[in-house]
Amino acid sequence: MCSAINGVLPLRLSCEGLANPGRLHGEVSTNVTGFRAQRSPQHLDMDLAWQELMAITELQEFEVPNENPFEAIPYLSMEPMVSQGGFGMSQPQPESIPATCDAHPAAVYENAYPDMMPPYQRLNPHMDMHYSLPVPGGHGSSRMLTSTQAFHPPLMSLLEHMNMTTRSHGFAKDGVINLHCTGQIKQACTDDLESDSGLSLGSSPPLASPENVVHGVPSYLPADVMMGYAESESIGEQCRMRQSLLGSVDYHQSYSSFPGTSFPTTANMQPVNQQTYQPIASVKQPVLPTALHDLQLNSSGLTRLGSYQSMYQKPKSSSVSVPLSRDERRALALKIPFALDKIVNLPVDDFNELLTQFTLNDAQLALVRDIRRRGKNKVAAQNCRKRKLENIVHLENELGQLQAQREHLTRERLEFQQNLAVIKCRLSDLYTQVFSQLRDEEGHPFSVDEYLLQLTNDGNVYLVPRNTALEGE
DNA sequence: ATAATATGTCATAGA
DNA sequence: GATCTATGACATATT
Repeated sequence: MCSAINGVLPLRLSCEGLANPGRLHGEVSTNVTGFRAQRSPQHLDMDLAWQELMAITELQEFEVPNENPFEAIPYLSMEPMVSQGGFGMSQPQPESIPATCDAHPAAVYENAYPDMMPPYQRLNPHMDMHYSLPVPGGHGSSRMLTSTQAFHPPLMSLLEHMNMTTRSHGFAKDGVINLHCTGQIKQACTDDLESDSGLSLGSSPPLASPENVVHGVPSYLPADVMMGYAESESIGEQCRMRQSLLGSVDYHQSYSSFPGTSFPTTANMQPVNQQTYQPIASVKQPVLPTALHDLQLNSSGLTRLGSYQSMYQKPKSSSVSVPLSRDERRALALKIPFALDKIVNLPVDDFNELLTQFTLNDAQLALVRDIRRRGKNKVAAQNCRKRKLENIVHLENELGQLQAQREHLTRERLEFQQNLAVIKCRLSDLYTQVFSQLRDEEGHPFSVDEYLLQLTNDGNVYLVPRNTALEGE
C-alpha cells in the first residue's frame, strides 16, 4: 500500500466538498490541485463535474480511516455496490469503468442500498421526512403501535353489540323450539340432550352432579324434591312442605345419613336480610318458560311454580319466553333459595354470607358452588374470546399499516436507486473527462481504467495507478 | 348433510 | 389452601 504513495500521480484532489454536505449542485468551491489554475470553459465544466464528484465522495462517507493513510477501509461500505457495479475507486476492479449510463441502476445497486441509506438522507434532505417513518425495531414503531391502539373503543362497542345480538338471537330461537314440547316431556328431552357429555364433573363431588337429580334419584333426596322445578313453591310453602316431609321416613333416614347435613326448616330457610336477598314469596308470578308453563297447566295440584322460577328468570324486554339454562333448572330442581346472578356475581365474602343465610344440604351447596364456578368461568371465557377478537383485529390493523409502510419504503428505495444511478453516471462521465483532460493538456496517456482513487487521512484523494495500488494491498 | 361459527364447560396454570 | 382469572381444548348448538 505504501508503494502506492510513491507512485501517486500529481493529481491531488482536495475534498472541500466534504465539508459541505448536501450541496450537490453548485456552490461548493472545489480545488483540484495539480490542474491548471486558469479557468477555461472546459475547466468550468470540469469544476462543476468535480463538485459533483465531491458530492459523491461525500455521499460515500469518505472518512479518515486510521493511521494507515491509504487504506481503502472507508470504501468498504460501498463494497457490495463496487463489486457489482464496477464503479470502484478503492478496490481493484477487473472491469473497466463504464463511460455511459446504460447500466440499469436498480438491479446494479440493489445490494448496496442498505449501506447507502444514511448518506442518502444527508444528500437529499427532503427525504428525511420519508425515512423518519417508523422503522421496525425503532422508536417509530412503538409510536405507530400507540396510534393503532386508538382503535379499541369503537371495537369494544362493536364487539359488545355483536355479543348482545347473537345472544338475544339464540334465546329467541330457543323460545320457538320450546313451543313444540310440553311439560316434563320437554324437560326430559332437554335434559337428556344436555346429558352433559362434556361435563366431566370429576372435580365435583357426586352429590353435586345435577344429572343425579334429574336422571338418577339420590336416595337422600325426597321424591318431591327430585321432581324438581315441577313443583316449585314459595319459600314459606316450601318450608311447610319440607316440614311435612320431615315425617317421611324414607327421606329423613336417607338424608340423615349425611353427617352435618341439616334439612332446612322454616326458621333457617328465611333470609336474614330480605331486602338484600329478595323475599321469594313476594315475587310476582313471572312469565314462565313454555315448558314450565305447560307443566303448570297440565299438572294437577302443582300450580305454584312462580317463586323459584322468578329468581332464575332471565330479564327480557319482550314477551318472548326465555328458557331456563341448565343450571337454572338444576337450581330450580334443588330449590336453591336465591338467584343465580347472586350466586355468580357476589363477592366471595358476600357469597359465603349468603350461604350462611340458608341451611343448604350438600347437594344444594355443591350445586351452588358449581353454578358459581361455571358462571364465573363462562364470563371469563366470554372475556377471553372478546380479547382474542380484539387482538386479531388489532394485529390485522397493524399488519395493514406495516404493509403500507413497506410499500412506501419500496417506492422510496426505488427513487433513491434511480437518483444514485444518475449520480454514478455523472461520476463516470467525470472520470472520463478528467482523464481526457490529462491526456490533452499534460500529454499523459492516462486511462481511466488504470487508476484508482484513494483517500488519505487528511481527506485528500489521490489517483493511484491500479497496478501500484494492487501491489500496495 | 356438512362446514363454519358461537357458546358453554372443564382442566389447568398462574396470580 | 381457597379463590379468581385466563386460556386451551372439547362438546354441543346454531347458522
